[in-house]
Amino acid sequence: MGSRLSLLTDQQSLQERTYQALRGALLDGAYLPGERIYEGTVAKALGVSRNPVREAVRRLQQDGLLQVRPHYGIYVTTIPPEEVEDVYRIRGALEATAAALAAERMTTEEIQELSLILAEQKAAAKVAAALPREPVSVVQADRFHHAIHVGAHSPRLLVLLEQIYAQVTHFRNLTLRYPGRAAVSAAGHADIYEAIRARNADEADRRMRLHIDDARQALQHQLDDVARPPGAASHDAGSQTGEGA
Amino acid sequence: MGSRLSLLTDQQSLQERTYQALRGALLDGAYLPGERIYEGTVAKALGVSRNPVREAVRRLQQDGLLQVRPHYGIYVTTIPPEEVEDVYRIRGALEATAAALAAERMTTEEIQELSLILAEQKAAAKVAAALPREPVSVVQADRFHHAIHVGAHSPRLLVLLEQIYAQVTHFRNLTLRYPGRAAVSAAGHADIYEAIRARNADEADRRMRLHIDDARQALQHQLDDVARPPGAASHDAGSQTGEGA
DNA sequence: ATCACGGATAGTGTATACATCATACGCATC
DNA sequence: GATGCGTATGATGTATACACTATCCGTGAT
Repeated sequence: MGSRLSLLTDQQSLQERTYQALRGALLDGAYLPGERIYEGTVAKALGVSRNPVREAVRRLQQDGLLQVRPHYGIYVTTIPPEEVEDVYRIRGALEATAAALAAERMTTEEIQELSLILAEQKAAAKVAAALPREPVSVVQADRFHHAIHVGAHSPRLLVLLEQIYAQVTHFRNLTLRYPGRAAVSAAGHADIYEAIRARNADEADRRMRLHIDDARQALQHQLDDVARPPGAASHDAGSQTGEGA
Repeated sequence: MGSRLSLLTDQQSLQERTYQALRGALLDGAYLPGERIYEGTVAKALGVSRNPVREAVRRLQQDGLLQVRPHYGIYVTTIPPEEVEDVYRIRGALEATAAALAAERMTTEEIQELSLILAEQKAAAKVAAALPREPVSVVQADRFHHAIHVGAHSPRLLVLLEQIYAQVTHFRNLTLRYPGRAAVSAAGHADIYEAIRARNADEADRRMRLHIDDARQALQHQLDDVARPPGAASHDAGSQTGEGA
């Protein structure tokens, strides 16, 4: 069976490459949440000893992507549905901070670049809306957000944002498949862009916060739909009559 | 030279204990920012092999407390003054989120406990103000904040807050030595407490944000003073011009 | 004197071997 | 048949040994 792992580049320490490989695999969803990972298996798949693997695992443990039970095993972190809200509250706070800093610090060139990304996304959303299945690329949304993250000019904040993103990647792939989501997302981005362009940090903060909260709600609806598909009743929660918030 | 390190409890993996020992030493300021750390030295001081040390270091690297230059060495992270603002913006965002969640989720018992902590701090601040040197304990302020962090009932947020706290510990020890700071801090806490008690999440968020921003300003003034002392003083906090913030 | 170059050194990077521990299974017992 | 205990198993935890590489420093040429 083709291993889910592979060492990408050469010219780095095995530990670093192992870290990247494992992290990439986790972000790609190659490992399922809750799945157990064996040091030896990973080591063999990558053709290295267990030592670099262990060090990489410790880093991923600290990233919150893996959970380690001493003397027993390593497990892929799962985010229970009731913690989704928490994660998005955190994400909202960090992204809002990034937006505020971006409004203060982005260069005119960066703002220019941001407007281009926004324009592309708008065009893409328009096309997507016409299609039956909305094959929306998370990539478009990502580019916009990432441009803001970088525009904040804060290495520390960037690191934290990458960590949070790593934790929610799995969910974000769902979110943007919500019908009509692409247009809503693009509209939110336009608002944020305007605030940044106007160098209005407080407003950028506020709008980003709303934008993320919006995404959170879309996601939670999505999760509800998955948990209780149209027909079968799931285990918990006395049936709530479908009312759209 | 009595080693700056010691393995605390038994009954855990050496890696875990090494992590705790190193982290504790870093938080206590036993290692100076920018100082180099040698795996072998740490291992010898703790009486373990280099392997657990390396794994602990990888975790601390991911925590942002250590920086690793491949094939060369490990260094204690330094926070350049110009990044202090960024760190406090991040801290403010996270703490505000914690306060908002606390307002929503704290039990009545936890709120009761919070009011006790606040009362103690007020009393302590009053005493401190009367003393010539204000030996203010960061501990008092910490208890209040920590109670809110726990009251947010979000394990994930708690972890992030601990990480941020670890990064700013060194600075926070300075901040609260600022003259008249204890009283200001206590007043801010009282405001926050009221918002939480009233279950007003938005207000708790706002007030916490202001509170942290306040601390940031105090710290930056403090740093300015240190950088450019009135009459060329020594390294540690000697002369303090008594002016209330 | 300054700069370029190459070996010496010390510390990090990796592999291997062994120790330790949590779990699971089988057996005896109630 | 259900329950509790002891051993077997396999993975993790740790130590040791060796390989590699970035830096430092002495040497020589310009």
